[in-house]
Amino acid sequence: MRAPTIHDVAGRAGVSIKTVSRVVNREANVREQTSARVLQAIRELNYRPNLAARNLASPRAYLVNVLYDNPSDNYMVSVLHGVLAACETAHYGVLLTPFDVTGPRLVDLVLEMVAQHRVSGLVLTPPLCDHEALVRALNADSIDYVSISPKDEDRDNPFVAIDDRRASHDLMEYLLSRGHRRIGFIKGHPLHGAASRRLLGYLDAHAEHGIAVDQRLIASGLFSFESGIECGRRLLHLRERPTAIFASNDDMAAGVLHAAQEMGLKVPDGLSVAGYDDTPIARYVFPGLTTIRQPIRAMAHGAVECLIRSIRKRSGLAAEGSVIQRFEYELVIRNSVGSPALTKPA
Amino acid sequence: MRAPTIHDVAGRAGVSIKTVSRVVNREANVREQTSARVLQAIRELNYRPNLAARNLASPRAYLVNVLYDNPSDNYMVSVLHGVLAACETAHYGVLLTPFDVTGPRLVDLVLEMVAQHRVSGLVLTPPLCDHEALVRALNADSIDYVSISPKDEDRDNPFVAIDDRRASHDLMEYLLSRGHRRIGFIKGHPLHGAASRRLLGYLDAHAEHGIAVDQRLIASGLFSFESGIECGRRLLHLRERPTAIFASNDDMAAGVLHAAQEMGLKVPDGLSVAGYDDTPIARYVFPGLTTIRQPIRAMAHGAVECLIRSIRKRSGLAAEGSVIQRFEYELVIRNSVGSPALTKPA
DNA sequence: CGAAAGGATGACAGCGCTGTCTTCTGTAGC
DNA sequence: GCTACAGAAGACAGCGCTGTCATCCTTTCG
Repeated sequence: MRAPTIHDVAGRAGVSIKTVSRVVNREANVREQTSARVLQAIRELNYRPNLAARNLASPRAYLVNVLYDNPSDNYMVSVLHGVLAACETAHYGVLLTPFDVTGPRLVDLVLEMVAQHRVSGLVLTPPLCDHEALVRALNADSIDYVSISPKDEDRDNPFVAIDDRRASHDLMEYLLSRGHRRIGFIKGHPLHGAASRRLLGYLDAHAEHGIAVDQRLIASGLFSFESGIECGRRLLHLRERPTAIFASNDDMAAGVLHAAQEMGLKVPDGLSVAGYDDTPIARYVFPGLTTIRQPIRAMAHGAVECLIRSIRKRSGLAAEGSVIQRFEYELVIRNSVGSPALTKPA
Repeated sequence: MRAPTIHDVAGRAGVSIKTVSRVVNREANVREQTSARVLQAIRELNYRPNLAARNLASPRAYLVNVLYDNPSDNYMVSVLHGVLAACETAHYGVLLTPFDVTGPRLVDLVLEMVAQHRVSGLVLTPPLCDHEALVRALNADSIDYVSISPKDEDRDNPFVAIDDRRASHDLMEYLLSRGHRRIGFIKGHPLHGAASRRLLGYLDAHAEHGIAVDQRLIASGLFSFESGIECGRRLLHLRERPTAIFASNDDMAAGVLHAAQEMGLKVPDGLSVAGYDDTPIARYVFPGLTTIRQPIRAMAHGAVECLIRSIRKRSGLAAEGSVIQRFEYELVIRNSVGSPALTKPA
């Protein structure tokens, strides 16, 4: 079983291989009718261009490189699925590379990677999309990239995001509507910019409701389960304990749940907990977490589309559509949030 | 920044590109001293062969294809990390493709994939490694593959595994040592063969201790969290409720925990729960799960090594070492298992 | 000491595609 | 009807590597 090549297609369509190449790459100057014949042949033979050959022939390979350093496996798997699907249909290859954001040689390593594999563009997942030096270097070298939930929603560079500030605000409104007034907040990784917008939403809600913000209620986590436990313990040992804790991702919320249960505190009777992301962990823990659902997979899919558009534009090829996509989130209500009234008697 | 090519290396070492190629691929018939010079040049230039070019030039590409259809994200991420690391050092590319085990065209799709990308070999993760028709087709077409925790530990084909039967038995011994005698068991996905060995360990332990096996205590799960909830409910609604439930993966154990807590049952006081795999979820739930730790990442790493050995052997190249690896497991004790004595009074 | 055998090395084609340059075709304008 | 010109299509080199085959250098042994 040998895969059909561009020659097979050309032969069948009665054109030269170059014309097939033009059609496949949607280049200009091909008559409608010729293009149709080629497309027909492609379909009949089930032809797919050979990635290795393309990569070798083009100055830049048809390769998308996903960079990550994210402690949440569930998040990354969703991203991966989205990227894989998008690259599949776009006939791009995927390169997946873990990186240490705090590594001193990060920028060099990435640049080496790009040169080595002649990568067409990068998908930066948080917190890498907020690595200033990295982004600066990419811009300087004119390397295309797309960010997922970046801190700076720079209109010049492709990105996908949800409105984190509003989402966080919505979740706060929900907590407030259930009667909570003393709400703890666990910040995300300091290098992860989008997380800071979640804090803004928290603050916004306080301001709107005329509630003073107690800085002691704001803890700094790292997006990891362990950091959630730690922050949870700290907040729960406060003299005036919060009646609810809003963690800026699900993993940390799970940590809070753990910490609360260690202390014999029932959720949601003794403490309400909310998360963010709606990764599978939000369902797995007991009680299920009330959280904000991000359409991670769709976002990753969209990110690749934006990236490819941006690459095509740079090389002067046809590319319709925006290089920025805003997605809708959703408040998912499970059983981890109750009313604080039940708590007070204790 | 242009990556060095084989010509650069050849020039620096004062040999032809073919000799460099020989050294890189560890082919025979290169004088020690020449080889050393080439290796030196490679190191100095930080040369890495261009995958695309290799792939194009060889009948089979330097590409490992990981096939999966596994409901556990955490499991897959660990596998992925292991595979990525191994391929990185072996200078192989990685292709990651989700498949539906139950899909009717599975075999065709895989074969197409292999032809399309001229894949060198496949890494089959459970339950795909137990897909009879697929394995048969691969053998028939002489396509190299390695299985992770397959059902049939066929000595002819590369695989990596732990001793599931003994591991399961060890866990059972632990439960029995804590005084449990009525222990529920949740089987894994019926298509996942290794899971059946976990059941054997469960049965072995019963036999050794002269305890009759109550078939009603054996439930059939699918390795998913949801199936764990269902099976958990079913077992807990039994007239003679088990004092412990052993689920054959962590996701299902988390489901049992969920089901128990829904019913107001405390773990471990009212019910003991044990899992299998020690994926992160085992730490995330409360209480943390007592479970069997599989070195998943190392296993995946080893799997790729076995696969590459097997590929090299087939093409008559040097390849030392076995194509089979057995890994050690570990019983991880957390807080989800207690003694049933506390339960009885109720 | 010369020839045969075999190990070490190199020359060169070609993998499937893209980029560049060239050639051909159709059409507008006079 | 002829030229001028843009748009459509093709010829061909070459991307970086491997496979094949040719060539060279050693060794071995009669």
